[in-house]
Amino acid sequence: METDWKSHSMKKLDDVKCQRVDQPIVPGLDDEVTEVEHLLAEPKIEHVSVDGILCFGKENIEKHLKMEDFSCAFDYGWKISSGSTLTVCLYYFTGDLLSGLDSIRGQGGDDLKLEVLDGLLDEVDEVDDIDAAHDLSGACEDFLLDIEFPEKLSELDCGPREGSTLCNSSSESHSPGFSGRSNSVSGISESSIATVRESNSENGGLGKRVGCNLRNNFRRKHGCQGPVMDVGRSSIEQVQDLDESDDEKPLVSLILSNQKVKSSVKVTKGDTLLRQKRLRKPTRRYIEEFSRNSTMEESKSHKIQPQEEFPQVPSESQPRRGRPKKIVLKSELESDYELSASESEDGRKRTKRSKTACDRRKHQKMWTLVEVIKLVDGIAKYGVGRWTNIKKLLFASSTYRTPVDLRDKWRNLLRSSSAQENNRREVENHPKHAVRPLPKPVVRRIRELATIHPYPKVSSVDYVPSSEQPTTKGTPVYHRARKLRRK
DNA sequence: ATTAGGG
DNA sequence: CCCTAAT
Repeated sequence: METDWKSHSMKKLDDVKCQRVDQPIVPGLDDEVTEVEHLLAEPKIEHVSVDGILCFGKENIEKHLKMEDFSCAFDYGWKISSGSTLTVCLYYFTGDLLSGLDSIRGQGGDDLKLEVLDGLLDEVDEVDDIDAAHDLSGACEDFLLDIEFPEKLSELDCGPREGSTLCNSSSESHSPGFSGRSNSVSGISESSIATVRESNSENGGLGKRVGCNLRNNFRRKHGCQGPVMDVGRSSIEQVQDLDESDDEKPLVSLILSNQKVKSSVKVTKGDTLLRQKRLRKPTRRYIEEFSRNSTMEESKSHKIQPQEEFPQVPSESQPRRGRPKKIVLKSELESDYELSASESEDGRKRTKRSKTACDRRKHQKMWTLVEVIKLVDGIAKYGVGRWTNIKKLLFASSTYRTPVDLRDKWRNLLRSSSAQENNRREVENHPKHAVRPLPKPVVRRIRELATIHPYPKVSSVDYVPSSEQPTTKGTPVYHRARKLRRK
């Protein structure tokens, strides 16, 4: 199992290596930093920057490819490497726009710990704040309208700092290297911003596609066809493979529509387009805030929702499970419960609730791969059931993710992992069913922990029907003698 | 206050 | 995710 995974990775590695012929392999963090600094120092020199970029991307990937021995770090490596590549490429287009972001992501490299990433991401609570914070110039705002879906997708994934930095810089255009060519930049900066913002999201699919588009533009402009194209692609594909992209199709369709819009904007720069979309922004936010469907945005909103992620709209239109019973209890209970009850039952009366700024959606915080891995690590360290500890120590920065959430997630992970284990090869051949949210290494860890800690449904039975235990393969058989509790 | 379990 | 019962 693991050997398969490794050999597969090795093959990919070889492919990548073959494609990079010109540049010597210079692994090491120092080189990477140097490259970054180099970029920062001379952003205006086109060719140098380009080489630097290409070099940077390749080295980055190269470096991370070497991490394949570490099952988990490997995943991060892919993720981060692709992110850095994209980011650096973008840097070239946007001048010093992204310097802050670069220093974070680029220098991070291997050292970029999950905590940093998550901490970065965690700083955002409200998506709407992002939009509100941006006073954008026409083009920027226009495009942002179209990429609002990634924000929705992973609300926590778009750091406000990066976002605001980006847009402020662009509007002020205080980038030294590009002031002279505002024309050529303007067309691209849209894509750049979009890519950056999306690359921050855990869904690699978005930034990926846009990034490719970006590279295409790049090549068209400079007649440069570097290996970075292929390198970036393969790494990105890996990311896609590893990332928990439960929602391939919606993303793709969204991206397609985005590209269309982008090109049209670039070519025509029609005011009609801009105005149309500018009008749509409040509409969409209105939708988000009041959880309603609007005719124009309906299709997009639906696409946005990954799958099980249509939190409030359906929950209010439909009673949602057996909740109505609660009404009876509500009268007897405290105001606390009254609030939650009114939320779930009565969508019209939500004036009280919507007023509160901290009305952050308790519903649906997408679990990212990073979070999942952190959770698994925490369980491995502190044990199953110590969810308060794990929460405090590993998810301290996340206001959401209560201990209960962690437990629920773990429960789901167990389920999905076992399911994934059972299906395996059959599904792999059919990309149609490519619902493989979890990277194999992670699944492996989950399964290991699952065998050790038989969390869900601790049957008081000493021996279990063999079919019940999915993974008794190479691993020593653990008798589930643990956690015999009540009943 | 935390956890397990069910919906 | 939400809620409840049991510790």
